[in-house]
Amino acid sequence: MQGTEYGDDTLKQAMADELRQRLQDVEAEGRPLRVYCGFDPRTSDLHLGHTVPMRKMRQFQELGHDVTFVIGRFTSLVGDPSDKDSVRAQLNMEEAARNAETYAEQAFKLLDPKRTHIAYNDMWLSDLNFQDLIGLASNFTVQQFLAREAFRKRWDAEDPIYFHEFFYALMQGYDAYHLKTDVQIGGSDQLFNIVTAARKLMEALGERPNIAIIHGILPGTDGVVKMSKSLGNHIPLNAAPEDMYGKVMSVPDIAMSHFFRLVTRWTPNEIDEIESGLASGGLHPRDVKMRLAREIVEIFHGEEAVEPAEEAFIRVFQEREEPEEMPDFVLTPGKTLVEVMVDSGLVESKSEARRLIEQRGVRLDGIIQDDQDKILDSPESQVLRVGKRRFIRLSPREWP
RNA sequence: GGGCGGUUACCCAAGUGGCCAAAGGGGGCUGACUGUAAAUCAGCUGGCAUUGCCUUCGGAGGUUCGAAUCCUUCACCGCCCA
Repeated sequence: MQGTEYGDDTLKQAMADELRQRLQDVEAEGRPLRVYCGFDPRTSDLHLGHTVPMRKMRQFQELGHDVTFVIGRFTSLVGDPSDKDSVRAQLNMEEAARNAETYAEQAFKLLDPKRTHIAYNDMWLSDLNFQDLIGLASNFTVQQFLAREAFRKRWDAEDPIYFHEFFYALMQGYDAYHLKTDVQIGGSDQLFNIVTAARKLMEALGERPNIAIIHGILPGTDGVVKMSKSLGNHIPLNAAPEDMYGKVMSVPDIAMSHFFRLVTRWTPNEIDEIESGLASGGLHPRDVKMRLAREIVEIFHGEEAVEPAEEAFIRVFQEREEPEEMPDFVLTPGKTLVEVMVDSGLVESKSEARRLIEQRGVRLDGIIQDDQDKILDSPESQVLRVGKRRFIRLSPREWP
């Protein structure tokens, strides 16, 4: 139960007890635990936040249990309202299916492909009819839903709450029932979906309720809000090593400990040691964060990717030098600095380009530019830099 | 179905005839500083043009010299009543 976060000791104890009992029971039956977690393909990318339950799944896998990675092709149509403060746009089946295409592949960065079942919940959810739905819904009261914080806030703010949003929890609960799971993993925002909806539904339908393993929520690169692609604070699993390293470095110091606990392979002892080092000033936060960035890059890209990623970071952000690689842009003769910035896609409009020049954020071969209308006609290749991290290599039309 | 209130820029939110490209906050961007792309502080944040013009305040019409602000109508949302 290490690294879990129930927010309620009674519940935690109950779950621990049930898990212990269930382990004995399945052993007697001569089968492994059936463990599951669902992932909705709301977008095409899995990110670090998704890996938190995946790590738990991996641990169960290593203990020989049966792990199912459910791709919520059906649930994603509605979208989980749990942590949202407004209705979510509905996806259509095509979008969900497209997003789901590489989900399993991305998941195998962490899960053992040979020991993972992949299941799509439209396989069973799309078969339910209206009568089934009535049966499921009759297990719950409206008050139970309205008591949830996300809905409560919207109710109090007189914001719309749509009827279909209530179905999400029922669908997730039905997944657990259909799969006859013993253990369901989810973040603390899933407490209602798992503990209230899934367990109750399973019981009502004649199954033993599954045990909830609830983990903490990983914040995004802003350090505050839950990591999510729609908020733009995510670190995608398929981010290039240097990018992943840099994104980890941009996490505020105060949020680092969440990352230690939720995404690294470090033991509780190691983490304690690091944290006391930080608290006493014995360890430098930057060095610790670099260690964290190395660890994360190594997990997803392998050991050999770590050094180059770190070097690129040091070069560009600590030593303020140019990166080794940057996009090329071929100059058209007679264009001004502002025009080149727009044409090359470095900025979106001429106004923005002018603003940046006025703010002394534009450099050509390291020299701050102040003439917006300067004609760029150097016969040599030059590096145009905007702000700290936008670089482009300008080359003359005829490349020798 | 009826009554009332609402729809403003990326998000939240002021503005109720000209001084509004539109307060404030968030976010984003730039700079300074630094211990990092952390923290802090400052500036910028519709577009084109170098001092003027164009587009924007749910949609469409209208009133007016002039509207985000008034009127009509349509759409959507909330509250109350049925």
